[in-house]
Formats: sequence, C-alpha cells, structure tokens
Amino acid sequence: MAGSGRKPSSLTPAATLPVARVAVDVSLPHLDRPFDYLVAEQHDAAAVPGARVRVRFAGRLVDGYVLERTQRSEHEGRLAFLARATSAEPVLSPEVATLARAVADRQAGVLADVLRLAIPPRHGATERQPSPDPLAPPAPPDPSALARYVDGPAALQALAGGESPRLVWPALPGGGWPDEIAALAQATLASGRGAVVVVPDARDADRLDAAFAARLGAGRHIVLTADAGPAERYRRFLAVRRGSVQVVVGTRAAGFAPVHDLGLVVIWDDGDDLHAEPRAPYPHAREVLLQRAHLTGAGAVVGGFAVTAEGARLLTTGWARPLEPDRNALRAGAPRVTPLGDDAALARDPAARSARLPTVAWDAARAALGLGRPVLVQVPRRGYQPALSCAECRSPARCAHCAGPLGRSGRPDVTVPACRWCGRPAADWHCPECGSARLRAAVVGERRTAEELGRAFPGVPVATSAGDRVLATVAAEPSLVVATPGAEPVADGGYGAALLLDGWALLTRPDLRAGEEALRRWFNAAALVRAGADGGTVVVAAESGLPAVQALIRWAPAWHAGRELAARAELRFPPAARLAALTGAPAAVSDLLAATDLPAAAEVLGPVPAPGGHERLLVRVPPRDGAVLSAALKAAAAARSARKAADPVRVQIDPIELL
DNA sequence: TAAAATGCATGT
DNA sequence: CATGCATTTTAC
Repeated sequence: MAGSGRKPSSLTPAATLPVARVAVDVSLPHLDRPFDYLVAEQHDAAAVPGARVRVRFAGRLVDGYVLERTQRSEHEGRLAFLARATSAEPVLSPEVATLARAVADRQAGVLADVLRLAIPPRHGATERQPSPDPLAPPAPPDPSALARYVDGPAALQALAGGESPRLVWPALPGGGWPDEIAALAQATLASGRGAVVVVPDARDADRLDAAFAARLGAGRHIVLTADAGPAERYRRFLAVRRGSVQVVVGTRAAGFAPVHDLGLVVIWDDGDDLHAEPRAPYPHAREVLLQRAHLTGAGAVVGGFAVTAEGARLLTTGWARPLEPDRNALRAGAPRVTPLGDDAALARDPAARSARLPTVAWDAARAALGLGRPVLVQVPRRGYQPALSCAECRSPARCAHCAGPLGRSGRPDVTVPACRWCGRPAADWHCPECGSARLRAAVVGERRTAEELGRAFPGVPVATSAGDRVLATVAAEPSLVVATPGAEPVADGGYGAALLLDGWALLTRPDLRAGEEALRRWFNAAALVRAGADGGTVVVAAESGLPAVQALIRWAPAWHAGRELAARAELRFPPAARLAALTGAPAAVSDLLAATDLPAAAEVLGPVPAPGGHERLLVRVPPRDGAVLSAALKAAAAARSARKAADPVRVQIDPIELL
C-alpha cells in the first residue's frame, strides 16, 4: 500500500444502486452464476438491467449482461468496478433472462450458452438508429378464420379477449395453415399482446411472412431467420426488443425473441428435427416455447399436419386441449390414399421391377397428368443408416433388456447384432410380433428415380427439389416433381397426385421415431395434394396394415400420436421418460457418472462405443425426475470443471438422434 | 490475462 | 524459518 495510488481510488461508485449483478459470458459450469461489480458514476446511466457490459473476470476482459442493479452485494470480498458499459440498450429482457435460465437448467447446461443463442451479436451503427413507432392494436379477426376447426372461433375469441388457450393443432390438409396462424397472431395482437411463431426452415418462414403481411398489413410482424446479415439481424431484433413490433416469425432461435407482453407462442411441425438446436446446450424449440408459455402465462399452439408423441402427451396430461378439425372439413379436404400392399405383391409386379414404379402408382400419376396437374414423387434421402428389423414382419428389432434399437457393426455373417443403447449382444433375438429369428437390414433408398420417371412418362417435364436446390412452388401444369422429404414445393392449386415411394426406407430408420417420422413426412407431402373429391390421390409404398399407413388413409394424426405415446410409455422412451446422453472420452464419461448423484429411479444404459474413440452412456429416469437429473448432472459437471478436468463430456437431454 | 495464493529454493 | 522469486489458482 505504500506504493503508488491504485486505480479504484480514482473511481467513484454510483450514488444509488451501485452494484450490478452480471451474467458473465463464460461457459464453465462451476461459474454459472451472477457476479457482482461496482458501477462507476460514469457507467451509471448505461449499465441498466439487460445492458451489455465488459468486466475483468479472473484477469481477462469478458462480456456480460447486467441482470439487476442492487444497493448491496452478498459478496464478502472486494468488488471490482465494471470495466465498461458497452451500450445502454437493454438487450436482455427480464423475461428472456428468466427463460434462458430455465432452459439452461432443463438442459443441464450453462446460461451463457443459452444467451448466445438468444441474443444476436451487437451492431453499433444499427443500434444508433431509431426503430419505428409501434402501431395501435388491430381489430380482432373474423372468428370464421378458424371455422374449419370445432373450437377454432372460440380460440380466436379467447385470445382476443386476453385469455391464453393451450392447444394441440392437427392442421387440415391444404395451404390454409399460414393464414390460420396469422389469424391466431391477429387475435393475440387485438388483446394488446404479442406472439412468437417458430417454423422449421426459412421456406416456411417465407410462407408465413406472406400470409402475415396479407392479414395484418405492413409493419406488424417481423421475420427472424439466420440468413439475414449481422446488421439486418440486429435491426430486426432491436425492433422487437424496443416494442416496435409484437409479432415474430422465425426459425428456432426466434423462440427467444424478446416480444413485449407475450400472449401466444406457436410452433409449426414440431416433429421436424430442424427444431433441435445443434449447439450446446441443445434445446428443442418446442421445449423452449412451452417453457416460455409456462413462465409467462401465454397461450401455446403446437401445430402441424402430423402430431408428435410430445404433442399427444400435452393432451393426456391435460396441459393442452385439441384444436380438432371439423369432420366435414376433413372429409372435404383430405386426399384419397391408396396403400401399395405388401411387397410380395410388389415383387410380382413387372412394372415395379423394370421401372421401379408400381402399376398403381403409374396409373395414379397418369390420371393426374391427364387432368393437367403436377404429380409429386417423394423419394428417400441418401445415406440412411441400415437398421435391423424382422425379416418376416418388418417390425424394428429391439433390445430385450432396454428396448433400444439393435444394430450391427460389421459383416452380417460374422458379427452378432447388439443394442445401440446398452451394448448388450442380441444373439438369440426373436421377433416379439411374429416369432421369427431372422433379421434384415433396412432398404436403402434409390437415387435414379427422376431419370426413370422421365423414361416412364416421355414428354412430361421432370423437376427435382432436394438438398441445396429446393423449389418453392410449381405451376398448375402437368409435370413430375421429384422431391426429398421436407423439400416438396407447393403446387399452385395442389398436386393431382403424390407418390410416396420411400415407405420402407423411412419406416426402418434406426431411431425410435421411425413410425412417427415416416408419417410426418407423408402427411406433409399429402397435404399438398388436392382433395379426394377433386381427384387428388396419394399412393404410399407401404403395407396397409401398418398403423402409420392407417393414420394416413384416415387422416388421423392425433390417433397415431396417441398410439405412439402409448408405445413410448411401454418402452420407457421420451416423452414418457427423460433421457440424458453423456458422450466423451471413456474415462471422462465414467468420471462424470461417478460424480453424479443419480435419482433413485435412474437407470444407466451402456456405455456403447461412439465415433472418435468416444463412448456414449444413457441415463433414463421417469419424467417427474427430469429436473432432478438435470440438476445432478450439472452439479457433477461443475465439480469436474472446478477441478479442471481436461476432457469434456457432452450432456444432451432427450437427444433427437438416438441411434 | 491480473492479482492472490501457494510452492520452493536459498541463506541465516 | 524468514526472505525473495516462480508457479499455480482464482474468478466479484
């Protein structure tokens, strides 16, 4: 102290609320809590709750957000001053701060990682520009906008009246859904509240953009997707945060959009795995939005042509109610569905063998083309991993111990199939459905469909839509449109027919959502086809006895979802259980597991080998223990990071891609 | 990446 | 067993 005067003496703390609680941008689990700093007079005005700041943390300068300003600190030691107040823009709203904390907790992850997903990078020049003035609330929509659903008009009236209905919405086929979502947002706006709508990809966001502009007029909604540049992205984010716009449409990160007075969250096609965030802590947009509705008391709509098992569970727990289609509207709108029968019949069909296009499908396509209408052909994507199923009845092969999917790591004649979850070999496997002991690998999709179709229908133009060359729309003219699932263009007036040729490749995929996922893709394609009364036909290359095929024929998504949920409950799969996947170096995984205070009901499956010399281990608990499990895993990870354990372990809650 | 805490060699 | 210097740890 006898030396030169030190810098704290040159700074004066702010007169009131001199302490800032700061969420520092540090991903270490044991440092995932607020840290207190003194606010110097010169930073007093800018360091408001929600503002970005820079602080000296363990020697280095890091970014952070002010969570709150307080008079005193609980911290025993000396407080450092904020190094600087980056800007006075309160980008982190209290509501989003609470949401991000809850999401981090559920995912056994760190707040800083969630905030990185929730808040776009700052763009200073943009921040200096004003955002537009907010518009007055619009008139509520005519309740008839949802007249095709039994309780649709009532739902709109409830939203307009400030209530918060929670709905699972099996959407009617056709192109009406973007306007129906726009009507839900309009009703919410009429109550003075805002809405957040999350869709799987930018193409769906574009469709909603058009529908919202048509229904709400200009300036009432904003699109938040990843593809805008940094300045534009920040400009739109600020317009939302400043309250200029109360309706947000976008992809998964838009689920965190800081909409003022949130009244409604909507997720469209929640079974699409694009809703699963690939970056830590791997939150799923549906879970983010449901958590948000829970925390804020906002309404929630889980919609899509298909219904997921998670959606069905919201109904069985009573958290949500169904928004049921009117029976007449369904009968009038759904296409006619023809299953192709078993594949023994296909094998005898010479047309199927030569052109790979069964006669039934060929006839349906020719009829539609004859009426001057386009035909959609859905083909599997390349690269499905072969999974094992019963050679007789095609049921997926499952482990007798934990019901995980069976796989084979090497040649069929030398290796024994083993469970991909717990690693147990399944040498004496027998099919629980039919008793057969023979296994077969899944059918792998073919790629030459477009050329072959061109030869089968000479003179008819063939377009493809897949991968990075995706078409948005096709004209109401005779053409063949070959598309992979998720890349189907919308046809003006609807397709005359759709041929769903990927039946077995979809149904025997190795993940536990195979049936649900196959049906979801079929529904999404079939919804683009004209109504049966208008000649619309869907041909599906799968056996009519399968529940997924039955659900398509009867257009009964909720029925299938209920069955799927029951099946998951039987097998103790999510959402009827909570799973945590721990992946990393073998020693690190066992170290983390040993440090975890597991709930009594926890079941440990594995470890099994994972790519890169890693191992993966699963922990399964009943749903009610989900929060306890996440907290225990987080605590164990914190203990590891505190003692500087080198190799990391990835923790994923209910990971979407369980092989 | 800065201060504090701890470790360690050196000289009495 | 102080002292000075190097290394490790903490994290406001």
